[in-house]
Amino acid sequence: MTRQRKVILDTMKGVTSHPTADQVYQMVRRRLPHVSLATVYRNLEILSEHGMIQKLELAGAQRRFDGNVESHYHVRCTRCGRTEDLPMEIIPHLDSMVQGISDFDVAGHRLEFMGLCPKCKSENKDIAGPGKTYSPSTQTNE
Amino acid sequence: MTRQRKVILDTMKGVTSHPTADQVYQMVRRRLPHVSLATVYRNLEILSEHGMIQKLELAGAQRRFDGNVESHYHVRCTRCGRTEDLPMEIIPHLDSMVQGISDFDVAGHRLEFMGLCPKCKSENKDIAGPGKTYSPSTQTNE
DNA sequence: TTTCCTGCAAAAGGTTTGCATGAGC
DNA sequence: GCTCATGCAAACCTTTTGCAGGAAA
Repeated sequence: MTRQRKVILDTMKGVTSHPTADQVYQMVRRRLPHVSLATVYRNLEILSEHGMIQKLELAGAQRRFDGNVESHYHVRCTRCGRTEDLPMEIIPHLDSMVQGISDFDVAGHRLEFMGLCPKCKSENKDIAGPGKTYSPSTQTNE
Repeated sequence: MTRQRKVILDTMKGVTSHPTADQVYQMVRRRLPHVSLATVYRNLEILSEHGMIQKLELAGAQRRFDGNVESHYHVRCTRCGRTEDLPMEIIPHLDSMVQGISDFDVAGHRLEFMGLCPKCKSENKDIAGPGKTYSPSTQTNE
């Protein structure tokens, strides 16, 4: 636990926004002017691997496109990145629920489930037994 | 509606996966060997602007981090990209619902609401009147 | 004809990596 | 002392853009 990592974690804990790596870098630099952007990236990665902060992403880092324009939900495999449509109705009352507790004009939502796909499930069994827990860092993205 | 755009749209409609731009490029190239990646990017953008395909993203294109590791939901402004935490309980029975209709081992979900933040709401009023509809392409991302 | 689109190549981000030095334990 | 982390710079990958020629309407 180096000085840099401590300051980065501290910065993240002291802020309710959802900064990009570069924004974190700018904030950290006010306390450690010589920190490098690479260090910030490396530590954000490490901290999120250890569950001390969260990385926000949908369908992995790279942009993905969907030919189905109807509102629908997805499941994504946390191990291999495979994403599938879910055959379920959208839940319309969620939007009105949020309308009451936030000052945004809510116009819709996205919902993505995470889990293990059948293939990764069985591979997991072979390698580490059925009890293995989800590790986002081992994700291979299809 | 050029030949290229037609093939790109057709490719997207013929596939249930959620390809990246590069994967679309590879598929389109089988029918139009001389298509360029830039054309694919441009058309995916245009097609999603016109609501003919969907762009999947959470919190915009750039990666974002969150110091709050407890499960919680977000609202994101579709105009400026500002993202806020929502003061609401997570809905645990969603996961078991999906467990029944998919062959994934579901371990959790992410839910993000989209809408206009108060600031963009009032700016919208000034510029285009209250009726203006959401245009993802005008997003400035904070 | 006028407009918009394409392909190519270069540029522009954002993120990751190699390497030698330096801090943590 | 050994390991792991840092800073710097270069590499990498994805996405965007400028431009001249070409297709669409």
